[in-house]
Amino acid sequence: MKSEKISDAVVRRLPVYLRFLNELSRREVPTVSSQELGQKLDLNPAQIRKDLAYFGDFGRKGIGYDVSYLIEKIRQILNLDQQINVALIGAGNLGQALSNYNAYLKDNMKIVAVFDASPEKIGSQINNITIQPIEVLVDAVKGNHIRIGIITVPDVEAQRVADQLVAAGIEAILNFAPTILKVPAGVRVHAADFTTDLISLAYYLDGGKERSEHDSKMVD
Amino acid sequence: MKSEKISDAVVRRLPVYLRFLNELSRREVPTVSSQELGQKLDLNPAQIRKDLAYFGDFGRKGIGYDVSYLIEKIRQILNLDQQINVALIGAGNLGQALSNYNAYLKDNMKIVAVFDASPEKIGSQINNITIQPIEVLVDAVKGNHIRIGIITVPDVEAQRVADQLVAAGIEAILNFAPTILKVPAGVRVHAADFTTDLISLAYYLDGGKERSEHDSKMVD
DNA sequence: TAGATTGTTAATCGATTAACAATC
DNA sequence: TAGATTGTTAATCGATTAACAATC
Repeated sequence: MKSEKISDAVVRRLPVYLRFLNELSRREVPTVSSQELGQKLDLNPAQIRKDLAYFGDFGRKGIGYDVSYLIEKIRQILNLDQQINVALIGAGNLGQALSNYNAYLKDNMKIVAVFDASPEKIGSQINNITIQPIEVLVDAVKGNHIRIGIITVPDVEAQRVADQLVAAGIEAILNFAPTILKVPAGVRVHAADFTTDLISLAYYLDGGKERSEHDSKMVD
Repeated sequence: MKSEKISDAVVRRLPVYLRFLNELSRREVPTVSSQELGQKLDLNPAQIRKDLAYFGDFGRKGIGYDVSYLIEKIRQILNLDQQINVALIGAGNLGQALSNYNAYLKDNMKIVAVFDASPEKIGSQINNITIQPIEVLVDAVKGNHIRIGIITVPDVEAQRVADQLVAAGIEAILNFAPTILKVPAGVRVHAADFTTDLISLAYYLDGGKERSEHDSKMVD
């Protein structure tokens, strides 16, 4: 256990660990070693041990990590031991898809409010939540202890929505718009724009790019 | 211009540059400096210059970068100067949302085939593309010069779909399922699972989390 | 005990940033 | 020319990996 500050790279691996641990738990596997974790998650075992050791001594030498205990600890670290209210802004295709994922997020995160700008959507329901006009966003966020905002509005509106979220005291934003949001220090923004991921994939296509040999041996 | 191998971090910034350059182009801005770029994109100007210099001498000392020229060059680097056919596997909410984004991707990437496992979806259309059964995936990918696959099937099916894509000779995969896919070297996989991004945001919520102090003296 | 595996330090590797000569 | 800005080297910073004593 140290008390350095934790890098974002480390934090982003925690949900990955948690996900796999949950699977082990379902399968009633009692313990797991950093080696097994590393194998399944394509990570170096030393890195996993180091990541976990930032937060405490969760493992037992010679044994590994108790699955249930580690789940509990990671959930604490990630603040998932309390319900976290989330707002979704933008009820288009993507927004609707995300709000349906809600069910999967049994991680104590819950979309409790949905906002949209277009009058014809307002008042209709997504997943039992009534779509509200963006005009009431600030009050609704303040009034419902909403701490995270998910932005799925079109590009050009994203910054404006972010500004309103910030004005409402939001603590973190997941931004699906392909825009670099400007927010004050203290508000955390994660980019979730998949077009960046998709387009960068194209770089690795073998279109005359000099690249290392790639054999087509299958992994079984 | 060097000829080292380019890191993934660099490659992932290229689409970000491209996006902003396209905006400048729309606004008919003729040139841009690394400093302006850095300001808008929250990046260090030296980093931007270094990134671009891996691929060529695109700038002019004292002037900056010609917007149109740089767009052209980055598009070449990213293989976007040719049409790239993409398959979408999984026509659920998310898949449908993505296929509608198709319009936005005027970057020469096109979803040309959609697959799904559920019989009731097969034959219906998304965005003018008829949904096909997964059984024909391998042949369809081979036959239509499809080079990238986007996986939006449920968790448990993701690896199986990936295996089929690999069997069909896919070159790259964008994976929305929260699973670490095992693929042979030479096939590039980018994770696009937003639950990881969302959950890791929770870490930064301030539940008393300047937490260099967080006692975990646990007696086992 | 013998084997396994952690937690942690040290070594390595890689990525970012600063600095500046070159030059438009 | 004077000011601006690149491309690139060197310095710094940070993250990953190797190694191993501790110990279950």
